[in-house]
Amino acid sequence: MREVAVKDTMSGERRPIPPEAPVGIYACGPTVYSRIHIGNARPFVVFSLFSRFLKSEGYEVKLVVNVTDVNDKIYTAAADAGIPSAELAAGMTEAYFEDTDRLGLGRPDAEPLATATIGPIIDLIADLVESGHAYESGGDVYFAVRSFDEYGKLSHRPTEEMEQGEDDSGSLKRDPLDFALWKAHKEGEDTFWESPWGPGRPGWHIECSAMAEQEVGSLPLTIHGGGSDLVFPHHENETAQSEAARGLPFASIWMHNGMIETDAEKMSKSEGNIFQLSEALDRFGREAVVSYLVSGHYRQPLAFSEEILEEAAARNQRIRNFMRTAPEAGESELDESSASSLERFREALADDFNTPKALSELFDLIRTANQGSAPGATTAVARMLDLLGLSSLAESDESGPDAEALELLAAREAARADRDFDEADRLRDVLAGMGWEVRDGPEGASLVPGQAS
RNA sequence: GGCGCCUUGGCGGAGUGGCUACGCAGCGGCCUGCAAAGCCGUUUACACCGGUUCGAUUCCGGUAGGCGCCUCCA
Repeated sequence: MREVAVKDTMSGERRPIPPEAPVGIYACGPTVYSRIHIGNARPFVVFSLFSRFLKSEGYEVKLVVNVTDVNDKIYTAAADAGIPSAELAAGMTEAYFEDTDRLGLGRPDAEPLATATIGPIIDLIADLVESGHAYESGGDVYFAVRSFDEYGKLSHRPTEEMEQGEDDSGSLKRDPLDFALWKAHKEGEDTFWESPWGPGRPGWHIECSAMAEQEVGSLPLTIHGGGSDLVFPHHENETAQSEAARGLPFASIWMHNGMIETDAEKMSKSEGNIFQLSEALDRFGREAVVSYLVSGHYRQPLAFSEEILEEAAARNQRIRNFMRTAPEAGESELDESSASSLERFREALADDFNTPKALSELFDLIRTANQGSAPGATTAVARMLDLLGLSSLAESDESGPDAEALELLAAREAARADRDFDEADRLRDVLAGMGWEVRDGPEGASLVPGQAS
C-alpha cells in the first residue's frame, strides 16, 4: 500500500488519504430528469476508477454515488411528457443505470436514491430546526446560513455578496442567503411526503447530506466529490447543514472534476451542446469513451469532439495491436523494465490520480517492448489496462477467423510462395472484404479483425 | 462587479528551475514482393512584457485573451 494523495478543493492542498481507516467516498451523481451526457459520465468514471485504484493498493473503500430523483426539473419534465413525476424519475434512473453499465466499470458500492431516504432527510432537518440552524416558514423549512459562521469556506466566497437564487418564491426566507431544506407541497407536484411541517419534499442539498451519512456511516467522509460546478452552492450548503447538525467536519477531502467542453464551452443541458453518453457508446464503443475520459487529468477541463473520440479509438488500437502481437507472459514474469514502468504508472495514479501521466507510462512501455527490450511487458500492460477499466483491450478477439478465411489465407500464402503477387493481393482484398486484415510477420501471416473504417 | 481557473508544437494533453512527456495526424526513412503492424527520424512547443536566477515553459509582477461559479448544472 503506497501513500495516495489528492488535491483538496477546500484547502487547495495535496492531502494524503489515511491508509489505516476505511475510505468513504461520496460522489454526487445525476439528477435524473433526462438521459445523461458525456459530462455526467466523467465523475462516474473518475470516481469508479479512483476507487478501483485505491482498492488495488489495499485500501478498504466504499464508494457511494447517489441518484437525486426528486427535484423541480423532474416535475417539469414529467408535466411536459404528460406522465407522473415518479414514473419519469424511475425511467430516467433506469436509463442512467443502463448507460453507466455499458461503460463496463461495474457499479459503485452503494447507489442510494433520494426518494428512498426521506426518513433520514426529515430527521436531519428536524435536528437542524431543533438546534436553531433552521426554521419553518409557511410549510417550508430553511437553513439559516448566518447561524453557521464558517459558511463559504469551501467555495471561498464572502457571504456579503451571496444570494441563494434557487428558491424563487422568495419572501418566506428570513435572509436571502438562506436556502430551502424542505419545500411545502405546491399545486401540480404529484410526488410529495408528509413531514412535521406538512406535506412537501426535500430541498436540493439536504438529500446528499442525508444519503452521505446514511451510506458512509460516520462523518467525516474521507472524500466528497463531484463536478466542479457543484462547489457552490450545492457542496457549500451540504457541508454547512451537515456540520451544523452534527458538530463534526463533513468531509476530509473535497475532490472536484473539471468540465467537459465543446468549443471551449462547458457541455451542459442549458447550453444545448450536449452529447449523450448512450450515443457515444453506440457510435464509438465503451473503450473509446473510457480511454477518452482518462486522457486528461480529472481536475482539468477536457475538450470534447467526435474527432477526439475517434482519436481515443485510434490510441486504443495501438494498445490492442501490442497486446495481440506480444508474446504471452506469465503473471510472474515482470522484467525489470516492465516492473519499473508499472511502478511509475501506479505512482502517477497515487499522485492526485494523474491518469494522463499514467497513460504515457503505458505507451512508453509499449514502445520499449516493441523494440524488444521488455519481455514481461504484456503482464505489466494488462495490469495497467485493468486499472484504467480497459482490460478488454488485452482480451483476444471474440471469434477467430472461420475456415473459409483461413483457407483464403493459406491460398494467399501459396500464391506468395509462387511469387504470384497479383493473386496474393487479390486474396488479401477478398479477406479485407470479409473483415479480416492480413498481417505478415516473421512467424508467417495472420489475420486480425479489420479496423473500423 | 466578487471568487477561482486557464493560455504548451496541426490537434488532444502531462510535466519540470537546466535532461525526449505521451497519444493522434503529417512528412522522411527502415522493414515488406507491395501493404498492414512495428521501429527510427522529423517540423527552433511552452500567449505577451518585465523581474528573480549562472540558467525559466516551470518562480514573482503586470498585459492580452479565454473559461467556470456567483441562477438549474457532473
